[in-house]
Amino acid sequence: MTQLAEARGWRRTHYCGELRPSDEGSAVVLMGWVHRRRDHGGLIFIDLRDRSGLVQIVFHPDNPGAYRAADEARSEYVLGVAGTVRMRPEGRVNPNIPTGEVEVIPREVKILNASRTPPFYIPNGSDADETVRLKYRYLDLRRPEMQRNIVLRHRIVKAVRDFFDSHGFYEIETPMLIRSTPEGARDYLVPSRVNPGRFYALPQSPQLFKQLLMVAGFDRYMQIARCFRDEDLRADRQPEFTQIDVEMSFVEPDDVISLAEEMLSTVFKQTIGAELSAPFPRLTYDEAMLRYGSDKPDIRFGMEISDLTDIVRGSGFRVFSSAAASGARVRGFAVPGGGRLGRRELDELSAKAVDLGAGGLVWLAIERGGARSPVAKHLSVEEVSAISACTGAGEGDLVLIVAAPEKTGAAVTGALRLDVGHRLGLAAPGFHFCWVTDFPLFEFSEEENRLVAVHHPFTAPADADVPTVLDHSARTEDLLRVRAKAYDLVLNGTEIGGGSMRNHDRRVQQGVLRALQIGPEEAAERFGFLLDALEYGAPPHGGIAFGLDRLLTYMTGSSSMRDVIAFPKTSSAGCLLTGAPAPVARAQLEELKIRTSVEDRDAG
RNA sequence: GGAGGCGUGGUGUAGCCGGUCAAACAUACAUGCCUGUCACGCAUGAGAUCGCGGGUUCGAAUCCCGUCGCCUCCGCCA
Repeated sequence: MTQLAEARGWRRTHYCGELRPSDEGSAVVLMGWVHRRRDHGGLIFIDLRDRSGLVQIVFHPDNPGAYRAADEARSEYVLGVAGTVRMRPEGRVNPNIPTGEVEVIPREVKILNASRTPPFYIPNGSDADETVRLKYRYLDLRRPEMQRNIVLRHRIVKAVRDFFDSHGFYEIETPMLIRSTPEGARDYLVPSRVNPGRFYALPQSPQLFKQLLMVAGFDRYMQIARCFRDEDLRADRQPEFTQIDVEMSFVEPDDVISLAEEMLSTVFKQTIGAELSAPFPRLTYDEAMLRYGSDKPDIRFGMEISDLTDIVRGSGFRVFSSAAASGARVRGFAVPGGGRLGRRELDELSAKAVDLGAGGLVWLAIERGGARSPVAKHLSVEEVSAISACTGAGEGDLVLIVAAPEKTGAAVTGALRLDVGHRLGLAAPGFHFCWVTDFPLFEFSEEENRLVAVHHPFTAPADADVPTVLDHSARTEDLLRVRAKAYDLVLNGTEIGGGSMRNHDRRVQQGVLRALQIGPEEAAERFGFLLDALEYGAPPHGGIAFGLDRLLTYMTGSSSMRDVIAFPKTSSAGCLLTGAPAPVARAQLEELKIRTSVEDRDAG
């Protein structure tokens, strides 16, 4: 039975991973975990690990007390080691670790705690199934790789705060127990005991509060803000996530955009040493949809989409000509070297196109003096060469073409472009940012049979479109043409930030709400406080929010967002470590005056 | 709400077109040997009724149905 020691009287002098030849001869006291133990019988090596790294401790039988402790120690035991740093003997240096030139000869060793055999071996724990890693998250987080991510997260957040602080921003906390917000994602609800039958919502973002802070005159606000959205998860989505939330008064979109570029450049440089080439390219929403078939274009590879409708308008190939005649679009792009794609891959791409709503997929393998294609005989030589010229396809390339209504066509070509890009490994390494601007303010929701906000209901329309928004008799098709002063930031094809100018004029805000068919009563009921605030000297203002977790996934090179969050949730929004969400005692529900409609068999 | 994948000693995998499979390999673990290793080495050993429930069959890890968990995708995510 292990006799556990107390660390009393011992003061740690160094972190394990910091010891260097310059420490030779120093008396040190280390505290750490047994990373690996190599027992040569008569000589035992232990790699002692703490958050800084590893150092080798050499136990010699000459020191029976220390040797006995080393003999007894096992993986993940917690040891205190008092000893002396010395240079490793000639030829025993380990160049693979930073402390490889030195080792510690212990004078005295204390076993501060024993450990059960861990469910997975920490030194190569990433091999373990993620379910096991999440259940024993505190062990998973011991792994150097995870520690690196979490520490980098700290450094990045610190760099972000420092940046904004030095630019005159105040970090101001906003409430977590708020009113349920209009529109948007589902809210997480919190019952009020004091007000039975009433509920708080957890914030989907601090949107309204940061606007109120502008009305209050703080001028520049930022917050590392936790946000909650009760929607189904994805690889890059957690039910609770963190935003770098920013709002500024008396600015235009360009001010926010250039500040964001400066912030990211600074933070990337300071934390991971990456040089970003700001300013980032900008595309309008319409350009992005046309050239990339997406509002979050992945610009790491070319293969830009071209509109071929006019080329094939008079084509003998009925699929194309009738599509053109009916107002649909014919769009395609060239796949460099795509001529080598096999029949099976082309079939998969076709299936995908159909899956996404296209009637089919036309492919042309460009060859000397023509094209190989299932529909080659329907296309004239002139058409083929015009298509090649327009898409930039040359010999050996493949052209993929989809004929479909505008929206479907963009979505399908966009998805195919990404698929092929990944298939052929075309993505350039590095961080490729771009801005997407001039989003529509509204889009039509088939489901709700009304206009909904593309960004959120407080987004300001473009100056030129303000009259349309103010016009009580504006038609839906006019409103759909209204542009927003909104912008998204995209990194390697992932949306990592977005923002807008807000409505500071109550009339404009009311016009937007009217277009969204949110009546004055409902508006007053749900966020009248904001409308009121707009009447007391609200300054022109706008801002942006960045998805910190997504940003970190890229900055750490992680394959999963869960690897940059200390305690993440699973794709069914559960916590495998704590078992949340869990049933609660009946008494708790009674206190809240809540009755559930599901069988609460687990409730106590 | 829908689709797909996965689930076998502590961990990672193999087996999975039914029976010589009371399940193999690696690693971790235990014991012993080993005084310069650093993924130490060598030897020996313990450890899984194959997620759970039901069904088909003479016989199920293997086939079928259901269910639970995890992962990915569509819908959804202003």
